[in-house]
Amino acid sequence: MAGRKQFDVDEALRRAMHVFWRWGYSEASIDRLTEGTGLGRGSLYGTFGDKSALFRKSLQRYAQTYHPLYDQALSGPHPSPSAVVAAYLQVTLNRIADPTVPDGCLLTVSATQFPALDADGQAMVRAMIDDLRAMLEQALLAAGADEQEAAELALCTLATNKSLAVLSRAGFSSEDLATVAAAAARFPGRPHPL
Amino acid sequence: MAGRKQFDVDEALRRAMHVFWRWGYSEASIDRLTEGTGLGRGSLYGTFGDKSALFRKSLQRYAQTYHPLYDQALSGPHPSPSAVVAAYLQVTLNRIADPTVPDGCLLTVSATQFPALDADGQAMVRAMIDDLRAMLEQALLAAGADEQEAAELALCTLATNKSLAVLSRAGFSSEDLATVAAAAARFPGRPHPL
DNA sequence: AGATACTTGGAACGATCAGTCCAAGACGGG
DNA sequence: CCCGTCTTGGACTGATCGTTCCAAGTATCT
Repeated sequence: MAGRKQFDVDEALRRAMHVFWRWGYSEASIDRLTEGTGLGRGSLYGTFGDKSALFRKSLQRYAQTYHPLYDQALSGPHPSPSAVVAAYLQVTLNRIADPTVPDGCLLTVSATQFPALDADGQAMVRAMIDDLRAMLEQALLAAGADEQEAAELALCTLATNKSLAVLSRAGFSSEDLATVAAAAARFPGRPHPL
Repeated sequence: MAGRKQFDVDEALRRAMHVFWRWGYSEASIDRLTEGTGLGRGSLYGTFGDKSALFRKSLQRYAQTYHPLYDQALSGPHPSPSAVVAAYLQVTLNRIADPTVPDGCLLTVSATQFPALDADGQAMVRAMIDDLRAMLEQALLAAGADEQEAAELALCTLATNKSLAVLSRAGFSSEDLATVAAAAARFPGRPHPL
């Protein structure tokens, strides 16, 4: 019953992340977190600190899990900015289609709950969004977009990402989500080579 | 101190709506609602019923306030589908720029908190979003879009609307929001007459 | 084996939650 | 002027919130 840790810390964090993801910070009560992770209160607090700290570690865990996927999708040589956008949004669609994780996206859910977060939480959410934006911008530049185009397109792709999350939370079909993503990758821009 | 109602019911509802809008359903405690409206608990419950009922009435009040603005923006004769999209999103940008109302949009905040809402609340949020979608589709058809184009564009414009709300909540600048809106109105579609 | 360090589940705390209730008071009708 | 009706603010309830604490128990080290 005790002695050395009886659970996998990382797996527990993954489950806590899912609780925040599904319920949002406010509705992610300690009871839901203990139930979701299978840990007792003592173990939760002893391992992760208070709720705010656990939330921040869940955000970290989220980035650790999904940013590499975005990175990989963005890294491949892309024939056009449009291809970059399509690859990025495909990662989002895949995550949303994954039945083992909650709807939407932890960052979007957290962003809409900004007033409920403390200063540290807000700063971290904002930094993670900015990070994605910068990753997108770099990849778009590498795909041949000029500076202005890259900046605008990165912002719009991020916006589409957020909208997919909201629509998913509201129960829109995966067909609708795919339509939105496809349209976002079919922007006018300058006429691209192919 | 009592006798006949000492407050304006509609104004109180407007303020309650702002509390739900800013804080989201979960964080909109009865204390915050009484403070925000200036009403005592007795008056709040006596006039509007419990929290869930007050939330639904706030949603109604929201539609009552903003749907006419969307209606008006969509009604004018528009030279192209693109003009419809631009007019619609301008209403959203104007609302977000209004310093007297909270950031984002009540529907988007509520949609991301779906698991925290009861069945009635969820259904009402979903119905209001569907309503906006239908309004957009009608206006796009009237502006000369074919059926498929109208359906897709209505969905994408709705998506952009949601993304503007999320980005606004996350603290993005109004310039960034305007950029996203402008890009959404500059879609490829079929080459339009002008 | 004994001592120490650590983990664990649950009890307990004060604060806050949504919701109910009521005495006090103010209006309108007779 | 007086009675009945309605409104109001605040006290109150039971549940739940986040957090702390601890006795009981187990593994590791000497």
